[in-house]
Amino acid sequence: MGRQPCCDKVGLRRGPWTIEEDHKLMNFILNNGIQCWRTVPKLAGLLRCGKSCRLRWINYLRPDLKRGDFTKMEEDQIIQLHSCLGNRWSKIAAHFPGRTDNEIKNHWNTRIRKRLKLLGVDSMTLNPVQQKGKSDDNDDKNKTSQQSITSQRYEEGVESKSMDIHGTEKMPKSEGRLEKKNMDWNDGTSGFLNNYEMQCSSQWDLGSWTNQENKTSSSSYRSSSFSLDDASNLSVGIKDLFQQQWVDGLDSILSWDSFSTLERESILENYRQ
DNA sequence: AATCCCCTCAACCGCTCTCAT
DNA sequence: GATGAGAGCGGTTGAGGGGAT
Repeated sequence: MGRQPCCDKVGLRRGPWTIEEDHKLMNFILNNGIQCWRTVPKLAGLLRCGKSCRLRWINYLRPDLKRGDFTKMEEDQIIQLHSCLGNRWSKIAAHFPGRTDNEIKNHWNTRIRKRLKLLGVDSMTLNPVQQKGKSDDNDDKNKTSQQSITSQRYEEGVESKSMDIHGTEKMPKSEGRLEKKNMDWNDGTSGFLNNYEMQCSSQWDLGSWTNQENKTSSSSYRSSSFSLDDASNLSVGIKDLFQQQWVDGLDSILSWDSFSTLERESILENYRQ
């Protein structure tokens, strides 16, 4: 006996959204705002459930979304925040205007985590992985030897020696694509890792965050704490950068291509008010 | 050129949280 | 305080794309 489904699923559309659906949802929200997601599809004339509409808006249609690859600075910050907040993606995303929790989560799972693993660094603690075969990642079947190599590299001094920016020559051919990709994703993390402890201890207020943030956190997160406000001030000028990116990002949202210039201006005007 | 394999990311599912009653 | 509804969150999935063979 679970709870009732969020909506009557009979006759509702699923899967990828069409441009027409995007138009309907966007127009509706920008004209009417969001009161209750449950009623949105009905009022907007969509055969979707409210949750689906919400997700589509938050992750794709919101005008202030920033698109494009994560910068090294962003990746560093994600790693920092993740080491303190864990998988609380919405909290992490709150520090990245224009980025969604889903986007950050995907980026973490598909790239950052793999890279840390390749570096021989535990993604949760950011400590070097000490033992072979201790990986909890079941889908990485052939990484044990790789990991021991990279772990050793880490201990020897990742920056100076082993993390060849174009490192493909060093990788066994059989590991081709994955390794090439990962190695191309170069010094952002390792630069951070070198300075991690210093940054962590000097920039974050380890006392103030615990009270407000650990209500539902797991024990491993309770032990590490910092001020979220402080964290958002990690880099001077980062806010300005984000604001600029917000403006730049408006034109890069895929679905906006299907709106006329006039429509866009009108929509943006509404949204800013 | 065909096939395989891996990667990415949009979208879904189920659970928890929050708030109103 | 108990309950229920809606919102939000995080884990997971699977379609599609692209590189490797």
